[in-house]
Amino acid sequence: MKGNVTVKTLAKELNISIATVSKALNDSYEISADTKRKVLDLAKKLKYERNPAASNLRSHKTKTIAVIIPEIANNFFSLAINGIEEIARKRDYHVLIYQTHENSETEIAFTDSLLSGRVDGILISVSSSTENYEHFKELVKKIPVVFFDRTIEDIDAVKITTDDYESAYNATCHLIENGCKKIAYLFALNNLSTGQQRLSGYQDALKHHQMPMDHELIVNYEKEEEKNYQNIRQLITSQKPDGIISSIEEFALPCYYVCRELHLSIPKDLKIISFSNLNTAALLSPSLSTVTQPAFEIGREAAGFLFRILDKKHFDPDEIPTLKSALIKRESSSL
Amino acid sequence: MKGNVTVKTLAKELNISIATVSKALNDSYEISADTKRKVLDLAKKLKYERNPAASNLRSHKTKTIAVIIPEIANNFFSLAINGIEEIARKRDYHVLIYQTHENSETEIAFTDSLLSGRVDGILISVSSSTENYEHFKELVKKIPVVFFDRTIEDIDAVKITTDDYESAYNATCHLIENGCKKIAYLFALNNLSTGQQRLSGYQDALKHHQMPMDHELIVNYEKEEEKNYQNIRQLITSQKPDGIISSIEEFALPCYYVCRELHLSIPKDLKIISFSNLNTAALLSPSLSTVTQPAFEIGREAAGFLFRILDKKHFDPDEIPTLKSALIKRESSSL
DNA sequence: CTGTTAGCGCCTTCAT
DNA sequence: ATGAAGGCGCTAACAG
Repeated sequence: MKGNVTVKTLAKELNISIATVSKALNDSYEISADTKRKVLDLAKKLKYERNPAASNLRSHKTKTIAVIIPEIANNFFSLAINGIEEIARKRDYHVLIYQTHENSETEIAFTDSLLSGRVDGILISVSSSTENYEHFKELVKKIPVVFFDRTIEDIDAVKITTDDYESAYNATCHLIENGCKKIAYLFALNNLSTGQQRLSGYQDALKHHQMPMDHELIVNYEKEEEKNYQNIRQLITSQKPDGIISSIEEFALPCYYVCRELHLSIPKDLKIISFSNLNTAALLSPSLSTVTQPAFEIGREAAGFLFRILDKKHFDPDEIPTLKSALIKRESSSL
Repeated sequence: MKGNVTVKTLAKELNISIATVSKALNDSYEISADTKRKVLDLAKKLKYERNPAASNLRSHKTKTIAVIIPEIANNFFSLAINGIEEIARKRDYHVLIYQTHENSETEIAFTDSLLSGRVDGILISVSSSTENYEHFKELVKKIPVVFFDRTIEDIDAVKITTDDYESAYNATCHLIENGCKKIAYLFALNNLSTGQQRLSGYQDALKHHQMPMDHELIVNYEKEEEKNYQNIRQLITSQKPDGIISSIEEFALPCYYVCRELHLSIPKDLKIISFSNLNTAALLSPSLSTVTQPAFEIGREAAGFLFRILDKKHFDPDEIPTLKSALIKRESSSL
C-alpha cells in the first residue's frame, strides 16, 4: 500500500497545491474549469481513488448507510434491500448489512456500534423479540434513522410501512365474500405495531360483518415450528374454521401440513390467505391466496427519506406515505 | 459530533497519556493489567466507541469486507449472504453489499472503487454478462478475493462452488431413470464455468446412457422473458421432449406457462427438473423437482477462506472444498 | 482562483 | 510500564 496515488501525488505531478487538488476533486466552485479538468484527467489516468478513511475522518461523511433487519434470507427483506441499494447507488453510497436474527441483544449491539461514526444514517426493521425500546429512543437522537416495515408505535422517527390494518381488513373481507363463516387468525409480531395493526384489521372486518369473534380462533406464533404445527392442528380439529388468515409467511407451511394430514382440500374445505412475499408467486401452490407487500417500493421509499434527512431537506410529517399492500387472488388459477 | 468521547477524553479523565490508552484498548502486552482494567472500565462507562475512520487511516485495517453479487433478491444469494454475515459477525467484521444486476460495467465500477482501501477483502459471484476478465485479474493482485458460486475458469484465486457438473449429471440421470427418452436442456450462464459445467454434466449423462444428443434440444437463455417463453414453446411443440433440465430457476416459470397453455401435465407428460433455491420448497408446486445448492454453506465457506487469507494463514490449494449439491425429489409428493 | 496551515482520532516508533 | 511526538490522507479556514 505504499506506492498509492494520493492528492499529494497529483499535486506534485501538476505543480499545484494539494488543497487545490482536493477542491478540484470535490468540484468546488472556487476552482477554474481548466484546473478541474487537468486534475480529473490525471486522476483518471493514474487511477486515483480517494481514501475514504481520511476523507471521513476529516469531513465526518462516510457515504455509507447501515441496514438492520431481522433476516436477509426472507423475500420481503431481500426485496427491500434491493430497493435500498438502488437508491444508495444513485447517490454513490455504500450499504452495510446487519442481521439481528430476531434477537434484541444483537440489535442493541449493532446500534451501539454504529454510533462510532461508521455510517451517516441507519435503516431499521425491528426484531420481533424487541420489547424494550430505550436504545432506539437514544439512537434516533444521535443519528438519522428511518424505520421500515417493522416499526414501534411510540418513537419520534420516520416510519415507512405497508398499511397493515387495511391489508388484514381486506384479506378478511375477501374470505367473508367468498363464503367463509368462521375465520381463524394466526397471530404473530405481537409486540410490534405491524402485528397489532394486522390483528385489528382482522377483528374489525369480523365486527363490521357481524361475524363471531372468538379468542379460541386466534393462534399465537411460537418460535418452535413444531408448536405452531400442533397449535394449528388443534385449532382446525377443535374449532373447524372454514377460513384462515395467516399474518406471516412462516405460518403458511404448517397450515399446509395439517391440511394434508387431515385430508382437507384447500381452498374447498378451508380457505387460507397468507401474508407472503415469495418473489416467484406463480410457482406457489395455486390454492394459496397471498397478501403481498410492496417490499421493493418500501425499501426505495425508506432509503429516499433517509437521504432527505441526510440532506437536511425539510419535509412535512404528512408527506410520509403509508403504502398500500396489494391483495393477490390466486385461488382461481389452475395449473 | 463534538462532545464525542475519544482516547483523549479517556486519557484526560484517568490522568494518563493517549498512547497508554490506545495501547490498553488494543490489549498491548506493554500495559499493566491494572491500567488496562481502568481504561476498559471507563471506556464502557463512557460508551467509548473507537473511531473506525481514524483507526483505519492509521492501521490500514477496515474490519469490513465487500460482497459483490448479481442480485440480492434471489434465494441462493440471500442465503449465501446469510452465511457470509454469520462468519463476519464472529470476527466483528462489517459487510458491504453490492448488486451488479448482471451488468459487467457495474461490476467493474464496484471493483475499481473497492481498491480505495474501503475494505480488507472481497467476495464475488460473477455477473453473467461478464466476458472480459481483465479487471478481475488485476483485482486479485491487489486485494484478497474469494469467488463463490459464479466463477471464471482462468483466474488464480480461491473459488467456492457447488459441483455443478455432478449436479447436472445426477439430475439428468434422475430423469433417465424415471423413463425419459428425450431430454431437453435450458442453457444459461454460458460464459461462466458454472454454466459450462452444468451443460457438460447433462451431455455426459446422455452420452453414458447412449441417449441422443441434439443441438435442437438445447435452448439458450435470453434476457427478455418473452423470448424464453417463445423458445421453450418452440422447443416443446417441435421436439416434443419428455424431460427437461432447467439450469436456472428463471427458466422454470416459462416452462410452466407453456405446459399450461399446451395442456401438458407435469410430470405425467413432461418431467421437469430445475436448479432452484427457493427456501420454501414445500410451497412449490409438487410437480417440480429441484436441484438445490447448499447456499448457506457456500457463503460460510467462502467467507471462512477469505478470513484465512486475511489472517495470512497458509493453506494447501487442495484444502479448498468442492461442495456437492443436493438433489431433492419432489415429484411423488401429493398435496 | 490558488496556496498555507492546521488538524480530524488514532496508532506507532522511540524515548524515558 | 508509560509518555511524547509524528503522521496516515484529506478537507476546512483563512490568506493572499
